[in-house]
Amino acid sequence: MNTDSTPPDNDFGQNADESAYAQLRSMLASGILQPGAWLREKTLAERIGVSRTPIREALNRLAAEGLVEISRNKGAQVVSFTAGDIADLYDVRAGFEPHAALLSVPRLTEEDVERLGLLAQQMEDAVQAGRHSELSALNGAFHGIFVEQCGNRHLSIALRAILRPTMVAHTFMSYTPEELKRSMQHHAELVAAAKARDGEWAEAVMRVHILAAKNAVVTANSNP
Amino acid sequence: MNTDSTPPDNDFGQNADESAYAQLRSMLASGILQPGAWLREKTLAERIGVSRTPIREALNRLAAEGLVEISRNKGAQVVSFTAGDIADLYDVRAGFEPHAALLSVPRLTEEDVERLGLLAQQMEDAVQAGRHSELSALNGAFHGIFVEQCGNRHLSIALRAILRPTMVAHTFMSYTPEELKRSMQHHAELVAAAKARDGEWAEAVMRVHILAAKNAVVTANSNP
DNA sequence: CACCTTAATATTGCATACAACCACAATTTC
DNA sequence: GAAATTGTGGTTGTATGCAATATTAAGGTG
Repeated sequence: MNTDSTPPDNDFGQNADESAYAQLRSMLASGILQPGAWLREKTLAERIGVSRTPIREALNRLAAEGLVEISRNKGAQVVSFTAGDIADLYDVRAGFEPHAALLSVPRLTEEDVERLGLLAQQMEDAVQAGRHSELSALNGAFHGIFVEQCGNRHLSIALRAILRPTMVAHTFMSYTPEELKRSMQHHAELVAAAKARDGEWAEAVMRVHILAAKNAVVTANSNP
Repeated sequence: MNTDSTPPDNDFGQNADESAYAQLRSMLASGILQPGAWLREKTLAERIGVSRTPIREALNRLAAEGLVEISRNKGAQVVSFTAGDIADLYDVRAGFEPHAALLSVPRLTEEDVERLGLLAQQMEDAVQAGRHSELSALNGAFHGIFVEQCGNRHLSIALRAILRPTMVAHTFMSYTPEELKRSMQHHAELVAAAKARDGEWAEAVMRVHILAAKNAVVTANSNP
């Protein structure tokens, strides 16, 4: 029943539900859907090639995750953060993400470390090639590894909630070349700390990384 | 279309959607739905007096909030935490929640403080009357005030995610009378600190409160 | 008797139809 | 001419039907 207009655009998942969620999320991360933009159920359904039902489920999920906002009978729109919101975001991350790094690094598997290295490299490549819109998703995956492996289920949940908004804030867009370079160096150093299985080192680097990021974003937004 | 079997059981919200969510959540908080229990869409739909659609939306929302777990093609069940999970939960709360108290207390309105006092009183009354099943919801509302008013949107979101599981863990059930009394005293002292608009005091009491709660829950689960 | 196969049943996944609602514009009324 | 009102197009909210999948039970086979 969905084989008419387009061959199901491209399949992120096998189920309509997962597919809708994955594609919407990817659109949010890449910036195709700008903050404040309306997300019309019918439009999205046609674009993704499923009915409105899985779209609604995906939107609800994204709303629960804080990536979109739903107004009753009006629809969903991409969240848009104020500069203050984003500063707050980094405050919370500075408080808790280093701790997650401390906990997770000794627990990382070989594959985790390998994946961290790969992601860091991919971000580096994206910067070189000027494909900055890819950075949000890659960075989310990178930090996600520390968050997921910290061994405290609830800390993971809380940090996941904190990390997700960065995906739609497109913070990298406002970095200067120098700040970008510094951020990439931090990633490389986090990989090194992970390779060395040195949790304290990772914790320290993570704190530096986040405070530097906060500065980059705050200064960019305060003097336009 | 729902006026046949029962006069809509009792209306928590005006919309089917909100109503389903509110009622399910209330059932979870009160313990009517035990951890591990299956949540059948059809059964719930009939019980609440709406169709399966709003039930599904509510279940998805609850799943995103971590109160139920959905297995594809199998259905949803109430989350059940291990003793270790619950200990982890209190570790995270001990880290985050005192800070939220510090931030929120100076920002509380008169009504907020009044409401805190009322909730503390209601919990006291519930303890006296032995209606322990009501405590989870009341306690969630009490702590929720500090969380919501902390002024940092993202800290609120993260703490909301942390606070919710306590609602289904029914931790008060395992408190000794002495521990219950102590917990109630902490609540009263939090109200006092809020009245005095002393954030640091509230922060300190909150830390005490959570660490004591952790001890109560951990010792109860470790020697059965 | 144990084990595999197969049929029946229950439950979820998804699509679709219709109703309720909102926003905005054209029209009427003062 | 301004304000209130009604109409209309579009969007979301909810119910329902059918298809797909999992679970259970029964039956057959080694």
